[in-house]
Amino acid sequence: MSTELLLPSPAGLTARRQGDRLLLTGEEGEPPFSLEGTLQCGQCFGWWQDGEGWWQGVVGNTFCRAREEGDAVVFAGLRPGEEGAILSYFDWDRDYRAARELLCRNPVLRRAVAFAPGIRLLRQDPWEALCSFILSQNNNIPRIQKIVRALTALLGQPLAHPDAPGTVLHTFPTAERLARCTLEELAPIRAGFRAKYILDAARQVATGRLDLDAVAALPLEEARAALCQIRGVGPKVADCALLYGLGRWEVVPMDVWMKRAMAQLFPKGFPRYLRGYEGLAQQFLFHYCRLCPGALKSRAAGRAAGGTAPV
DNA sequence: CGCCAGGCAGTAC
DNA sequence: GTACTGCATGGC
Repeated sequence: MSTELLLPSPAGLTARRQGDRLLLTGEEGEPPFSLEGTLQCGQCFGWWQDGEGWWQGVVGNTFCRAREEGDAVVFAGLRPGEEGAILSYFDWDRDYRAARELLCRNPVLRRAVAFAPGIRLLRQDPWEALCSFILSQNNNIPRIQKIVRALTALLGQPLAHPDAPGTVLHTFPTAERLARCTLEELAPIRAGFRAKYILDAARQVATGRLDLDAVAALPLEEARAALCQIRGVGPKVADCALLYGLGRWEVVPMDVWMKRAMAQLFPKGFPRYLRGYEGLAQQFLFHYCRLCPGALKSRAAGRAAGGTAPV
């Protein structure tokens, strides 16, 4: 079987194409990142595991099946040319070792990183991220996943995978497709009061009144203001869209307890050495605190999670 | 039954 | 500017 080495990769990481598989390997016999940590840390809602440990989700127009095999993250059943979008989605070009070293200067962040060192920030589609986080408001993660899945099944394009006969995933519906819907047509996804919000967002994006790519390039406060003009988008949802969909790593989406966590961590504000990594720090903290309730206050929890971080 | 869920809009002061 | 409430739905 032919092997094609794909470049560029950050130091110590390798991306290889072998037939219809994409193999990503990391340093010292470790996978380059954690699929579970990355896909289940609350930044995306469209992935889940099948009965055999394969993570299934859609990147762009590609039905992806991925799992960890030894020291590699493997994507199977790819067609020619699909690996580029996948590498971009998983933020392949970025040096996460350097990022972790920065975060680990803070003792609490060091515990959060040690708890799940393989987390990456995905480069999600701007519209998909905005729409998903509108649906997230006053909602819990399992139900957000349910609604997102129902939305894609209702309005997305069906996709098959050669290794998963009988399984159909759907692309995330475009803003144009959603904008053609009525509230009544959206009833089956059970989004409740959020349905009218995603319709407003879809109409603004579809008509060009809101250009998400242009918003991504605006100064932060202008970008926030542009997003908050959408009905149902406030500061929290806007910041989630900015961080997860528009690549703005300087943003920390603040819910009530994240405010408390940040105040406890950095009472005088974010330290200068972490500038540009605020959003990544928040993601490690969010995942850590969600799976280890009380971890921020408990030294015992810190030891249980491993007091020192591999960097 | 009540409470909560990665909030926000409307309203009152 | 802050404080309060309703909102749809489902899980516990």
